[in-house]
Amino acid sequence: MAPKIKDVAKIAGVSVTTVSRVLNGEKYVKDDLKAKVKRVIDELGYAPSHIARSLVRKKTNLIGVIVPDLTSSFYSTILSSIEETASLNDYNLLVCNIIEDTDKELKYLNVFKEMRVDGIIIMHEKLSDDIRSFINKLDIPVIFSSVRPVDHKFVSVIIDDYEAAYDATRYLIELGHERIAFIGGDMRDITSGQNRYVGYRNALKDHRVRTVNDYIRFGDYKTQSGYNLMKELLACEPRPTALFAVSDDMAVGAMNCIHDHQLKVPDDISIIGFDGSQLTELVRPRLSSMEQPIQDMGKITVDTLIELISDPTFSPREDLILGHKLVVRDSCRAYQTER
Amino acid sequence: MAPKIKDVAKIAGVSVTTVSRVLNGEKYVKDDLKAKVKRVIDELGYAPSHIARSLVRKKTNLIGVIVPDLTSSFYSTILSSIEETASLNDYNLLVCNIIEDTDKELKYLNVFKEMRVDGIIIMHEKLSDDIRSFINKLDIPVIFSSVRPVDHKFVSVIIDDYEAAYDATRYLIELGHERIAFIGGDMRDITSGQNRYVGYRNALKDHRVRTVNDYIRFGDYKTQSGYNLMKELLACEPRPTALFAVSDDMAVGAMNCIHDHQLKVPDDISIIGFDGSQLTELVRPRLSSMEQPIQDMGKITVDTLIELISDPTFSPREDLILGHKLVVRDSCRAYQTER
DNA sequence: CTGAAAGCGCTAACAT
DNA sequence: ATGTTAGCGCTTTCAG
Repeated sequence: MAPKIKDVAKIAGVSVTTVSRVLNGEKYVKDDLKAKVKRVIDELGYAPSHIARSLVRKKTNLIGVIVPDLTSSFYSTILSSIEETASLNDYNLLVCNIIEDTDKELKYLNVFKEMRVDGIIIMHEKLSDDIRSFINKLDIPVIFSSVRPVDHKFVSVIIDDYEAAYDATRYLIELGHERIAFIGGDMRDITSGQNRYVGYRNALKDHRVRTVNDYIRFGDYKTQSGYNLMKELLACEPRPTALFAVSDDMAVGAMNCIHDHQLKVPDDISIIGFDGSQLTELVRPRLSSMEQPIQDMGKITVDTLIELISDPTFSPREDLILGHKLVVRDSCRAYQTER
Repeated sequence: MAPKIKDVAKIAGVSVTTVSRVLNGEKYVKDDLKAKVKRVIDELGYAPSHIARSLVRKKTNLIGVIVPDLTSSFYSTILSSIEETASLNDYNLLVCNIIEDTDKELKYLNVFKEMRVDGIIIMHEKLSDDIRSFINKLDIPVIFSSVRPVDHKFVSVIIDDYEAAYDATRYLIELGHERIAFIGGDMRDITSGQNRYVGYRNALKDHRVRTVNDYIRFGDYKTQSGYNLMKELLACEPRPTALFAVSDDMAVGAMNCIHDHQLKVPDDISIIGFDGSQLTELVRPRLSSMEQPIQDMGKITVDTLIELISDPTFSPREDLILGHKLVVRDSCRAYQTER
């Protein structure tokens, strides 16, 4: 068995308290004793049990994270940023990958509760009633990152999805496009579903661009869905000349569909994506995108959560709205009217 | 504070032992008592402390995972598979993202030790001496996934990288190519560095294809590196007509470079990647690749680790070698000799 | 079938 | 400056 504090104490010829003191860097320990204890610790390869510590300190330094899809470029990047920030602050991550699996999510939330994690980060907004009520009666700080569920009593770190979608659409309009299609997400999602859709619609309306219902399709943010919806869009008469897709993944799916139909981006169809994931630089033409500050989002999420943890009275109550930014690459071009 | 077992016992009018018994599903508890206890548990929203449990059971159900890069398509996919399998077996994941940061890795390994994780999964092979000696004297089961470090005393779940690279190169040769370039990884890596390189060389040699040193470049498995190395290769006279890149990321970087130089894949240059990551289907032309069984790899890694955990005498001693598979897509074509 | 009591490995008063 | 001791919340003998 692994050595315990008692073993160290006995061999060093001191009390466990003294060992505990050097472990926790307290003063009040004579240098020679401290040195001796440290030597014994090294010799034994002793590492204090975080378990036992947590039990008495009532603090685990664990953060539970619920990710909708680890393999998505957007989520893996934000998770990476979360991990980095957490690690810098001596927190460790317990990660749970949810693929549209409410039962698993509930199970994991329960694990988080049993584990007495210090805080929880959730990155999806399609909360079932069970989950909603579970986290509402949980006395662990919860924070939402990149999404804001309805009737939330928790803080969210997000961008203004409405504005961002509006700006993305306006960009296409300013490029001269008049047949602008939309590939959306799940309308049950407020943040990334409804807000982005309404932003698109209002941009069209405000600039007197005709809204064509046939040009509006909904999917699930994934590449395959973007591909399929684009196929439908290509069947429209007349074909749209531009597309706003609410995720880079979908935009890439759409690009591929266009490619597979012997058409060209941006010559035949301009495309703007959303998220600013790594994908934008990986595809050709490189994808213009409405970027979320993914790195900042992860960092701010963790920083805020840690404040929440250390000071339960601290409560931003307000969501943290970060700025979005249009990054122009090569997937859009100005539209020349045909007559 | 969260309710404890004592609270439940008091309210239910039984002893903590009884509560513990219903918690752990033991028999020998009268149905009415069991029902009463369960009711109280529900009312209180009581969840047993995993911390306290771990302390007495000496089992945390935690697996520590060290990933080289969460944002890479390959690693996020294998991590996703690991997570799924772990979750199915009631294990939870503590993840650590290492970006070429040995200090952070050592720190995390130490956290794993303090946390008394039941097992550790490592997914990179560039072990520093510190790390090597640390894990050697650790009495926690360690398993390597997708890599096999030198002088390992641990089990690795891998493919035969030499054979896979050989087969990939042979495919290009059989397509009629005679100027076949190689973009490799780090030669300090045995698995993905040396083995793949030697596989490439031997395939050329066995088939009497000339080896051109100028056609051989090394980088770091990432897209950018593939891009840069391809740029160098394009400057060669004569230009290679085919390329074997040891990661899909690098292959995509190379594809993009070729695209940016107004050349075409596969018409001007054929490319085969390695890994079989999601990227292969995301790019155009779709990337042919020597695929690793990523899903299986994750699953088998966890299954084996769990065996290791539950039966310390169990020791496959042998590495687990999984099969590789060439998946042909659209990035290679037969080479017509020019004369 | 149920309960009392002894730890699991550590920290934190409280003494000295 | 150092040691004694009482828990932290649970499981697990051992009695009954």
